[in-house]
Amino acid sequence: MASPPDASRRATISDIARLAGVSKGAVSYALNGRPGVSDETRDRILAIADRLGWYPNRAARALSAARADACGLLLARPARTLALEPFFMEFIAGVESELSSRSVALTIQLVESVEDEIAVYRRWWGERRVDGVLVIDLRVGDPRVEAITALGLPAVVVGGPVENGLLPAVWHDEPSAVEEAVRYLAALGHTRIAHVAGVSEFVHTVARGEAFHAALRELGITGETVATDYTPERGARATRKLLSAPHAPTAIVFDSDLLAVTGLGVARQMGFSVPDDISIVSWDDSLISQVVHPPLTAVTRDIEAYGVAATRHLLAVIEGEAGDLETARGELTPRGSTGPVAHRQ
Amino acid sequence: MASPPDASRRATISDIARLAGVSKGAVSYALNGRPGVSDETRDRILAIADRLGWYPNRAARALSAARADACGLLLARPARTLALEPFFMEFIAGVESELSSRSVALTIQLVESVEDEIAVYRRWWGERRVDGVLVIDLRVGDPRVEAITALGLPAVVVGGPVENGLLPAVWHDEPSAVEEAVRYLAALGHTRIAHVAGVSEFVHTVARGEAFHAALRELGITGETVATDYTPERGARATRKLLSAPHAPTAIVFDSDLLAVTGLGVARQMGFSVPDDISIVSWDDSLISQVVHPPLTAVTRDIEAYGVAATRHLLAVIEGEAGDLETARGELTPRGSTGPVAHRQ
DNA sequence: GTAGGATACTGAACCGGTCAATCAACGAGC
DNA sequence: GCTCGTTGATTGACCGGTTCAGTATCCTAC
Repeated sequence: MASPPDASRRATISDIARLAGVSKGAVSYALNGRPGVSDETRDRILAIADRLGWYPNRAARALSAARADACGLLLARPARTLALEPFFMEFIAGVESELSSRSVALTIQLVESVEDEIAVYRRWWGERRVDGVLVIDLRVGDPRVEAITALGLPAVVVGGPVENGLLPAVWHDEPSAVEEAVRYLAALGHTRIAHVAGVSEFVHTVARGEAFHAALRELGITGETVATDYTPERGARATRKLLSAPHAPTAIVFDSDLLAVTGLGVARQMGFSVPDDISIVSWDDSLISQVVHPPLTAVTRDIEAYGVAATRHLLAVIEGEAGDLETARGELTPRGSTGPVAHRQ
Repeated sequence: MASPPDASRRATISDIARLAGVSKGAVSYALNGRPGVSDETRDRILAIADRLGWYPNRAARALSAARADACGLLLARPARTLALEPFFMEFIAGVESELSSRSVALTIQLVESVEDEIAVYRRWWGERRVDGVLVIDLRVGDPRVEAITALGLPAVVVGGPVENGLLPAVWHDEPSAVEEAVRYLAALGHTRIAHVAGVSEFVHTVARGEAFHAALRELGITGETVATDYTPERGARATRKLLSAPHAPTAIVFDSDLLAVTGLGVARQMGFSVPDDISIVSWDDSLISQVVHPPLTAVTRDIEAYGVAATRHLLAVIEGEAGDLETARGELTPRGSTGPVAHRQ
């Protein structure tokens, strides 16, 4: 068992070398499990290192290995939205579990805009603070892609293949899940279905929107997409507007669970009964969708696993690999917020 | 404007020195704004550094300065709970904004247990990966306090002064906010108030519980506290049990907004009307409490500012300061989930 | 008995900064 | 003309690891 290391001066390999009566180099070989030392010497060195409570100085190792042993994640959404979208924390949990098992650190920063984000990438890479980054919320014609490519910073884009294929990406099949949701609603008799979407600049928003309308066309159903900025305010307004229209939809698909819960609140406030008057489907499925009443029908996807997959891919990219990766698609989990369309409508 | 740096080989001060025709030392002085170089030379060096897109290698700087320029935050709750408690992301947002303005990085890791957490502290400090840490969810007789003290790792405990004063702490006055909530409910005529609490090992849970019962005693009201582990499952069970009792409470105070929203769902499912049959108060106030229907009466506190204060204090502690810091207390924000007690009760 | 090869280990350079010590050049003061 | 102090710059050690070239030692094979 390691004794508590001296707080004022932590042990270095030189200390170990002196105590073991060998050179720094030998200690380095021993501690890294590399050939070049006898078993007896190795054991002696390891015992001393353990006794001193030695840990490799990360800065020193990074300096000679030219490796930061850290990955970065920048979040360019307003703090309040971030806090409310369970997606991010679940995703981070996945990222983290994969990184920490390889003892790579995760460095996180919140930024205001895409421009700031690019500036931070530039700084991080210049400072060798990270070995690679995960890029989320890909936008149409995203300037980050070109900037990151120019820097030569290893990166994996989360959420949709990159248009020009400049950066490797990880995504999952959103269209088929959207289609599943729409087909389910159609089977319940709904013929007027609306879609309250997220930020329209995001690639995954566009993909879902297109898939939504493609599914509608195929089924001969009408419907519209309303864009929001993911905030509850805009989500509430969109829902209110939809439900106030002359031919109000009988079902609404929301792009996030926060939007869906907000929509549920608005519907209730307006006197609509869920699911009798209006059916609600949430895209993301977190516990929030399950604790409200009625619990929300949702497209369930394993976000943590998504984070794990993205991270694993990033580590491979840092090692020099390339290419895209598609993960498992989401699946519809029917719950109490969807039901057959009411006859009186 | 800096041109894109060469991806394969990033500039170092040696490169700059060569181009400027001066020594490494002179470049270092110039780039750090220290005396020892003439203004002309300084300008020339800065121009070259800018042209090369130079950033200081963090590892090199950390190695000689014995400073990591990073702070750490460990989260020892299950990923699913973390994702759902807006508290964490808001707190992180505050931490982050304070750190990034001083260009200090935030390193985050998720751990399974307090033992793992201590092990990571040991490793981080041994590796010089962080200059200090923020410790959250302080427990009664928390083993982390002693471990961190033994390591000599600078730390700030978030949420309550540490029993033996071993570590500096940041907290806010929870009792007075609890009292405010109870008094408000009492004024509305409630005489049976329950409290669905969080993890009973947490110091802030204990503090709230004590304040709750003190307030009840003072007002001559009866009530009980039910502990949970912050999960919706346990929260739902606690609410169900309370509402099924012969003399069910007419008001419930929940320790987190997730618990409160869950409780709202349970009440509704059981046919209780909110606030006519049962009033609900949420401790934390995030957008979740506002988007459900009815919106929840909540104790509002600026969590982001809390994160900012904690971080500022941590940076001071790293610089050698000590002492505790109390921040602003929360305030009750009445909304639709609380009302006068029904006469039929 | 010796050449050849593996094994165990040393010494020193190197990664990219910081910083104390040193030094040259120059102007001021006497 | 000489000393002294200041300014501007250099030199080299150092932080704590990694890694490579080189060396001493021992074992094996012929």
